[in-house]
Amino acid sequence: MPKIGMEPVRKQALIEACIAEIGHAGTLDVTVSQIAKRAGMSSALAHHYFGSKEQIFLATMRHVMRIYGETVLRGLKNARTPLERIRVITDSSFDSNQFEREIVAAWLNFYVRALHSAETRRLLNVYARRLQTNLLHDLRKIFPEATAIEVAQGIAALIDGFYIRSALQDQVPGRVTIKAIIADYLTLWLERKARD
Amino acid sequence: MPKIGMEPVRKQALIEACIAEIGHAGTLDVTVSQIAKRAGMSSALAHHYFGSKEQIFLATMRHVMRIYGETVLRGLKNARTPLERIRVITDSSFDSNQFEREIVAAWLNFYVRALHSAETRRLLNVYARRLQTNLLHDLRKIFPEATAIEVAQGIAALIDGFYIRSALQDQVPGRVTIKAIIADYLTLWLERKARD
Amino acid sequence: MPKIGMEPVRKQALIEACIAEIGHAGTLDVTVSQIAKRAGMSSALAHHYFGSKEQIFLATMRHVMRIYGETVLRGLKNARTPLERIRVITDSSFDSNQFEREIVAAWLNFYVRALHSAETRRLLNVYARRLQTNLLHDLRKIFPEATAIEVAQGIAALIDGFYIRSALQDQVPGRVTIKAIIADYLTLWLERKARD
Amino acid sequence: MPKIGMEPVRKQALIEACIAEIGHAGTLDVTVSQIAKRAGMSSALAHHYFGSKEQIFLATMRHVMRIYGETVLRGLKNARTPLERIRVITDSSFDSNQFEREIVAAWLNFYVRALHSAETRRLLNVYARRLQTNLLHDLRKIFPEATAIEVAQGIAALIDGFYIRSALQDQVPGRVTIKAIIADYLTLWLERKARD
DNA sequence: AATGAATGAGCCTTCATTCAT
DNA sequence: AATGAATGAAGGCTCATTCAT
Repeated sequence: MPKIGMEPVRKQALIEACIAEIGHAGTLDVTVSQIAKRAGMSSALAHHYFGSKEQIFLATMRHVMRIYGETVLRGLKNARTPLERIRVITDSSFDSNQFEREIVAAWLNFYVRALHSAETRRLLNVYARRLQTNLLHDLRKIFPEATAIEVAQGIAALIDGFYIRSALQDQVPGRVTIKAIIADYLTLWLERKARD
Repeated sequence: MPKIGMEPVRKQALIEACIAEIGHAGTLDVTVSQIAKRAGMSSALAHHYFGSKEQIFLATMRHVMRIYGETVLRGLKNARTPLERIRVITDSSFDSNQFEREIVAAWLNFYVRALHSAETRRLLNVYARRLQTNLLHDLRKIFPEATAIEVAQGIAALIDGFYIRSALQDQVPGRVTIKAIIADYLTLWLERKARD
Repeated sequence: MPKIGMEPVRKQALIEACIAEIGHAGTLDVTVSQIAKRAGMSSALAHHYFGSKEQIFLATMRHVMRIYGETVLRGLKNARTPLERIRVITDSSFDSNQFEREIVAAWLNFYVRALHSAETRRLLNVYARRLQTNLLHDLRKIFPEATAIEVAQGIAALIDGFYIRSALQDQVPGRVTIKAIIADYLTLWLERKARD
Repeated sequence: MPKIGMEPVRKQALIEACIAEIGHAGTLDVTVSQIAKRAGMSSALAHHYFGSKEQIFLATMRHVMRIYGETVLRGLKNARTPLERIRVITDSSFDSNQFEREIVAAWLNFYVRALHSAETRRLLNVYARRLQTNLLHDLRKIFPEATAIEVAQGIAALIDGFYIRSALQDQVPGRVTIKAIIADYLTLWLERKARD
């Protein structure tokens, strides 16, 4: 059999190897050779398929974001009420598959990379805006516009904040507690609303 | 002019140049030569005083953390009640001097660096624990222990979350609004407490 | 021209260039760049094949020792009696190919390098022990054990002594005379034995 | 008291520190700073007194040679017969003070340095010629000219050979045995002479 | 007499990228 | 499709040496 249509296979292998290497090193300071080696090919081939290291990173980032997106979508399948949908969104970031050491390292590094890579920044904002849109969509059904916006911002900040703290610091609560604290945030707003 | 006692002067200059370069590049991928040049000296002298690039980074990080610490302390001077003190702590991270592009870049990069640098991680945790301790100290005067802990965690996450989002994403509220949202978080808890 | 299987070619070229450079400089203070340049390649390629300067030196030393070993073996082919064999061994160090300026410089420098490089020392001792074993093997057929050992030690010292003196000092006899003096040393012992 | 006439004191301290550092490192790859530090002064002062690293090495070498020369002279004081004198000369190289690790390292390194340093070579030859002259002077009283020359060469080679082997190789006899082997060499010649 | 300050030059090593096969 | 071969460019670090005080 001719070795045809290898491109998607090779690319996928490189992306996964890239995540693995970033997770292993904790940095984006990984060499193309390391990535290619882990993916079982020469670095020359990696360049052949991706053109440059930059492109490997970008593809990897898109991959990481897609996985996250799919996690959210899967959860939303079973959510009926706005509250349930919000809960799914907030919980997704703390699902086990998003909490693997490698994925966490990838996320954090890509976050910071956005500081100097315009394209990375653009990708990041696509994801951020979608998260925000989703949240707002449901919050608007519960709260007045201004409140909905504030809560959406608060929730997004809590998610990012806990995510980064979990990765880097001691004395941070576990996934279950984190989810509870974020859920509580929403509850507090609901309580205020009920009181008014 | 006598050229004596230059060590502290040079070190300070290097630290500031390091912050500037990180801010400029948006990465820790800055060369010792760049830093030294900006500080007005040869890279050899930089090594003479700090021994290695790693040490320059570490000293810079300590400097950034000290500045933050001083900002908090300065604010606490005029705070009387626990609530005022908490407000000072939460606001400090969003003071103008902590929001300069360069300082933000430094913070974010050092955060991620903690993923693979044990010493960076240690330093970061010292700062994180101090923040937590301060918050808890005051929250305990207002809330029962369990609640105090949850609120402290929530506030810390909000701070980190907003900080990182401000740096990297569009559509994030300004400093004033952020402070308000965080303040609101505390208010929500106070309201619940008043209701019980 | 296919450019495949270059590794052994390149390595060999580097080893020879290394010998040449050491001979030219008279020191091990030669740069990888110099060696690589003389071998007709970039220093990066030299590192690609050898990994480090240390490894280039070690490979070069093994090469020099192998050449010496082959010189001895070639000579032993035609030696029948123990005396002939001993003569071959003592003469080999003063064969023309071991007396080229470059080879001499390499030997001397590697000798001294053994003072602080454990691996160099190990290699050197492998060679020294083999020489000693060979000598003893034949001397035992002529002399009683104790005498054989003393003569072997004496011969080895004479070889090293004359070799180093030839390289560094004026007023040292030529190769032919040196061989004669060493041969005489053995003759003196034979005479004493005959007299007893 | 004014700090006057420090020059000889400082120079002496540097020379001894140089020997110590060479012994410690096993190489001439020692820095001026290391030497100066061990001598209790700044590297700038070392340059002030010696002008260059090269000069420090040269002075150190002269010092090492002077020590050796004094050892020989001291021994010759009590030697009456030519044979006794020869014995003193051959033994001196294996006296305990010439066998300290540091002194050995210095000798070997300076030997090799002669390969590319003309001045080092010159110094070395002064010492070698003096040794040869002394030996010959006494050997001529015992042997005919041609024999005297051969024996002198042989003895000199044995001395150098054993000295270098002792420093670098395992399985080399101790000082006492070495002296005996060299003495034996002379005895063998005396026996042949007696037989003729 | 003595030294901290300062640097230019250089070395080993790494790496993304290209090319010929 | 795939890779070994190859390199230019750069970076961290060292060090002998000089200079001002």
